[in-house]
Amino acid sequence: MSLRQRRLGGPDLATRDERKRRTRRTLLDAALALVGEGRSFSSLGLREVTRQAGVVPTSFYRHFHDLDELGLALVEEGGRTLRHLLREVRHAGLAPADTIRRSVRVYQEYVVTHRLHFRFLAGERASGCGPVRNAIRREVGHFVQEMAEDLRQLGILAHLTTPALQMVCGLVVNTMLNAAIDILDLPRNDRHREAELMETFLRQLRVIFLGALQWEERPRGA
Amino acid sequence: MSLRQRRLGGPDLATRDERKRRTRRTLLDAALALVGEGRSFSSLGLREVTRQAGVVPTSFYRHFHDLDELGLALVEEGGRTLRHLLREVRHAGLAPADTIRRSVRVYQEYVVTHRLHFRFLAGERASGCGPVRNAIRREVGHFVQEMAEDLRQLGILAHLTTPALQMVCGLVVNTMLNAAIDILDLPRNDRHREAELMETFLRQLRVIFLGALQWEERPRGA
DNA sequence: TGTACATCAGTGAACGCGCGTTCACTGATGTAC
DNA sequence: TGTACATCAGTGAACGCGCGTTCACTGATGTAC
Repeated sequence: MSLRQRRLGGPDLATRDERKRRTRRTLLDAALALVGEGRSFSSLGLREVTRQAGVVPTSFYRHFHDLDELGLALVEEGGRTLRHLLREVRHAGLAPADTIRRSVRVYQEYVVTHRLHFRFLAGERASGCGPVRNAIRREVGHFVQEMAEDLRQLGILAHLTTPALQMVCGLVVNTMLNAAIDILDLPRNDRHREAELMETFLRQLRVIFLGALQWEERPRGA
Repeated sequence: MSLRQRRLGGPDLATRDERKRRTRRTLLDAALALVGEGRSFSSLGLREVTRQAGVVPTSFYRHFHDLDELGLALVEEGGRTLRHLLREVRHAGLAPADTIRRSVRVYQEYVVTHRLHFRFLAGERASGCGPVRNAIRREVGHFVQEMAEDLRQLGILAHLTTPALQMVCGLVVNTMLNAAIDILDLPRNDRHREAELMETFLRQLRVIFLGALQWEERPRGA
């Protein structure tokens, strides 16, 4: 039986590698699902995750050495999500006017469609185990960095020095993540409260940009 | 033996109530200490806390029904810490000029001396169990509210409507808590990095205040 | 192509361990007289 | 004040349970010839 024939046979006849990859995904999704139910990742147990995934506990070890390693894989995925978000915003073809509002709309959509990843990142950022927390800090740092480069390239806040621009982007990203926490904590489908929170988020970003436009460098220590 | 005589006898001859209060405190401190070691509160166990406190596990039930209840007590304490912080800032006798820098100095001191409470609040804010997370959200909300009232009374940002002022204070408080997370995650006594982070924090607050000074209300939906 | 062997993802039994909780207890502290 | 009884914070043994991890296994998939 050729490879091609096996593949055409449908998902149950996938290669061993594909099956393995799929189980791994199931484990990752199981952890995310538990986090989505309000559990904090750092309190999850290995058996709990495998139970949710529908595999036997020992199967876990074929994919990860321990839960921390699974956590790091989730951080990596979360980072990828953030990078896609930036690309999406870039492709939105930012007009100088109403830039923020547009980006916010893209962000809102992203937070909702990638709800679990955002919840995981926002939750473990401050309370996970050391390795996971550091990995998240690193991903968020990259995100800030890339956002600063994007703004630079678009000529937005062009009067800022690079460190000042990074400082402002850090503020923006923290504000984004805080907004995500609040939004994800709403009872599902409370569109009204959600719109309210997004409006507040939008206004906060406007305050930040207004301030950044006014920013002038002061001599150190002044 | 009179009450007075017993009290004079020293701590070991304290009243039963005092002893009980003290054990309760020991349990709270034990939980905080574990959080301080990098553990997330929601992953702590009852036996772990009592072990750290140096009491037998069953003793726990004389003080709390379960760990969530202990968590809520910690939130309450954390809220009190925040309220004291505001009072301290108020008493600093804010001059209009350099207001932010002064407040930041008070805040820095507070974060360091109340390190464990801040770590607990910042950590569980996004990832704790439902009740604890909600309680923290409530305390932080009160803090924002009181800060807005203080600014109003001091005539700072007087041109803002009350909702706008609250929105700005929310931004300030989130920025405060994010700064606290970063500072508390530093290896102890890295004064250089700490000063650097505080400087960034200070600049971010300046951006926010610059923006708030420029803020004008737009008609809804514009 | 067909065959014989190797690989290895997932299984299921078993382990020792720490967990949260129950219970009856002890003995110092508190109270009533 | 002194005495006799009540209270109750903290103890220690015991429980059933789910945990993380080990191990030998199975049988479908992959590979070499």
